[in-house]
Formats: sequence, structure tokens, C-alpha cells
Amino acid sequence: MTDFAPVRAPRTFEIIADRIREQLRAGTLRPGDKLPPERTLADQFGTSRNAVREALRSLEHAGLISLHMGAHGGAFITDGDPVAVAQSMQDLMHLGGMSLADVTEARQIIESAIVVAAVERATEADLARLEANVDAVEALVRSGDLDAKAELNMAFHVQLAECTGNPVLILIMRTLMDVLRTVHRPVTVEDTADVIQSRRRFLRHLRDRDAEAATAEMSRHLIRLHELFAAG
Amino acid sequence: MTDFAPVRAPRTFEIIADRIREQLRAGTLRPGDKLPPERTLADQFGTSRNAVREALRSLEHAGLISLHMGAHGGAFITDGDPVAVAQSMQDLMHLGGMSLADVTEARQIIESAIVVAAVERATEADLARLEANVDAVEALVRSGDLDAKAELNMAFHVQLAECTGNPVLILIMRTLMDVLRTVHRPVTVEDTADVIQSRRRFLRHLRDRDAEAATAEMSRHLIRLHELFAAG
DNA sequence: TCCCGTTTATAGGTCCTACCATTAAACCTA
DNA sequence: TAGGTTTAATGGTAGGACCTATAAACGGGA
Repeated sequence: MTDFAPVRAPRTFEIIADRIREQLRAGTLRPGDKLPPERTLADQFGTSRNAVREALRSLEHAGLISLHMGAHGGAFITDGDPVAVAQSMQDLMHLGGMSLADVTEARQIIESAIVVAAVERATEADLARLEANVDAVEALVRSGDLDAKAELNMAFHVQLAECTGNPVLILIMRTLMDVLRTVHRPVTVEDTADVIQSRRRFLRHLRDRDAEAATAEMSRHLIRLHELFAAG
Repeated sequence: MTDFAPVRAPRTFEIIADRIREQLRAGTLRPGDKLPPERTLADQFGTSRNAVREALRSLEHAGLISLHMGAHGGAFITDGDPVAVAQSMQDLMHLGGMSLADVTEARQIIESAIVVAAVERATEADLARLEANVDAVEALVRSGDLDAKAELNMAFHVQLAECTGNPVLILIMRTLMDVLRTVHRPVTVEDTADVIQSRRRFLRHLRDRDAEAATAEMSRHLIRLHELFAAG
């Protein structure tokens, strides 16, 4: 019965941030709009500029606004940049002492589910993009640019998530890739040939809408990769 | 070739926040630790207290630290509260970046994968916890405490993720639940009976290590729930 | 007329100082 | 010893001053 939540006096900057959030939800403020200058806001809210700044800082971190300096600068409503969310998740993962093994495993589990959804929904354009990615990777291997190759490899998985058309899944996959990037070790060249082979098989299964085969192919690949990381 | 990233002068508070982040990743600062007082930090970094405060605000928003007032207050390293991430996702939802349907769908896809992993790994203790949860829900339904019931229902899904033993999956599920909690509408009583029935069946499959049946049962449940939300 | 450097106004970024508000612990007082 | 009171530590707020970046207005020279 008596499960009273602890009361906490709201801080000024929180109130300010909430007021601005309200206007966002109400639609009074729309992406692209510019907020009044900090000094004006401080005046309107009847607070110090300091409090306004902390509120804006909070909104900026949330990815709701982006701040620009100089004349005609200011706080602009963004169209919803998920980078902030990804950054926060990364922080939590690092903080929670999550190991590389944890991340790759989670990725493996989630990606297997994503593949199933992608098989159902991938459009011709999606498939073309994925194939273009593999082609580009092949070209980079020949030119020896391993860093760019690794980048594209990660992009492949994000693109796969994009096939589902679900922004939450895309966000999660992007975050996982970002985390992996920070602990990334360049993989030796010899196994890239295998990777490309695997990708091509995978795409064939995707085209055939063969969920089982596609999942199996991807799982094999991820397990190998996981072992490689673990060994590395 | 000339893919120069735009340079942006890092702001002071960003540098400060990054420095603190570094210490977190390095493990010098661990959850529960207390940062020096703002005044001391300002002194150490050679900046104004203002810049320090904005850095702390940013870290607080990221859920990395929590600030407490009063003597022996200060900035404490948290153990990784995903509330901040959830808040950011909510903001995105409001900005139109993602919809409630996206979240429930992503949850559905991810949870189906989690079930597979849980079937393989759930220990006897895990199963007992899950059963205890269902029992508790049943009791709360009889006593009519719908809020507490909803809370336990969400806890069920987090507990399921915990069966996998993978902290990344746990974090993701917890985040998604947090997002859903805020848009939660009390579900009517009549269908709770069904839910409990479904849960019991699900747990039976889990005990039998029958991945297919467990996944099917959970999917049915989530699809129903999704429709309920959509109709809500 | 057109180009290009200069000026200028705007607005965020930083600093400083003072003071307020909250809290836990030390210190009384009965 | 119990319970209220003081006190010191620390985050929160205020308000002013100045720095810095930037786009637009201005202006001089070819």
C-alpha cells in the first residue's frame, strides 16, 4: 500500500527543459525551428542564464536540439538524432563492465532475429545496397585499405538492420557496432576471402527468402568472428 | 579520398566529461565512487565551476553519475541505470523518429531470440524466479493492484533476459521496458487471466527446453499485447 | 560592376563571485 | 540517553563580465 515514491524537488533547469519538451510534444516547436537566445529565454523564464544553459545542455545531450555558435546561431530543434541514444547505451555498456564476448554474443543473438525479419522485408533496393557493400569491401581488400574495409563490414550489419525498417532495431545494431568499433582490432587479410564468400552465400539466401539458410550462414560467420575476437 | 570530417573545436565541458569517461572506462572510477566536489574539480581542471557543472549535467543525463545535495553529497558513479537511455528513446518517439509500434515490434523480435537463448541456459533458480513472478502477479490481480501488476509483468521480461546471463541483452530489454512503462495504459482485468495462463504454458515449455513451443507461446502473447496497445 | 577584405552585431562559451538550499553529522540540552 | 539544534559541506541559482565564433552588412579597390 504505502509505496510512496521519494519526492525530489525539481531543479530549475529540469523545469525549463520540461517546458521546452512540452512544446515539442505539442508540436508548437517543430524540427528546424530555432529557440530564442539564451538571454531571452532566461528573461522569459525568469531564471538565470545559467539554469537555461543547463537545461539546453540536457536537451542537447538528448539529441533534441543542436547548438550553433556565432551570429544567427542558437538552439535548433533537430529531427531526432539517435546518436545521443547510442552514446548513452555505449556508456552504460562500458560502465557495466560488459565484455567484448558479451557484446558479440548479444549481437549474434539479436542479429539472428534481424535476419529473419530482413528475409521477409528486404526490398530490391536493400539487396542492391548490400551487394554494393560486398563489392566495395572486395575492392578495398585488393587495395589493402583495411581500416576502410572494417568500417564497411560494420556498415553491412547496420544495413541489414535497416532492411527491417524498424528504427529501434537499427539503433541497437548501430550501437553494438559502435561499441565494437572502440575495441576493434584489424583482422588479418587471409580470412577476408572467406568473409566475402560467406556474404555472397548469405545474400543469395536472402534473395531466395530462405530464412533458415540465411540465419545459418550468418550464425556460422558470427561464431567464427566471435572466436577470432576471443582469440585476438 | 578527400573525406575530411568537419572539425569542431571541442568545448571545455566536453573535454571534462571525456576525461571523466576515460576514468570510468579505465576502471579508475567504479560504481559507488564519489567524484570530488565541483569546486575541487574546477580547480583541478583549471576551469570554471560552470564548465564542470555542464560536464556533470551531461554525464548525469547519460546516467553515468547521480548528483546528491547536502553535506556528504556529490556526484556518485551509478551502476548503470538505463533510465536515461529510455528517456532519450522516448524523446525520439515524440519527435517522430520512432513510434510505439516500432518499439513493441523490436521488442517482439528481440525477445523471440532471447527466448531461444533462455531455453538453453535457464537454471532451476531462474525458473523458480519466473514462477514466483507469475504467482505474485496472480495474487496482485486478486487484490486488484493493477499498477503493481503491470510492474511485475515487465519484470518478467527482464528476468527472462537475465536467464541468458548476457548483460547486454539484459540492458536492452530493460531499456525497452522502461520506454514502454512510460506509455503504459492500465490493461483491463479480464485479459489478465489469459496472460497468466499463457505464462504458465510458456514456463512449462521452458522447463521442457522446448524452444519452438516457448517461442510460439511468447510470440502469440506479444502479438496480442501489440494489438492491445495499438487499439488502446 | 564585381570581388574581396573589414567591420559589426549576434549569440553561444567561459569565467567569476556571491548567495541560497539541502543534508548529514557533530553538538548540545533536557 | 533521546531529541532537537547548530554547523559545515556541497550542489543549485543568480547575475554580471568578457571571450569567441560566425554570418551578414559594409566598403574600398580593380
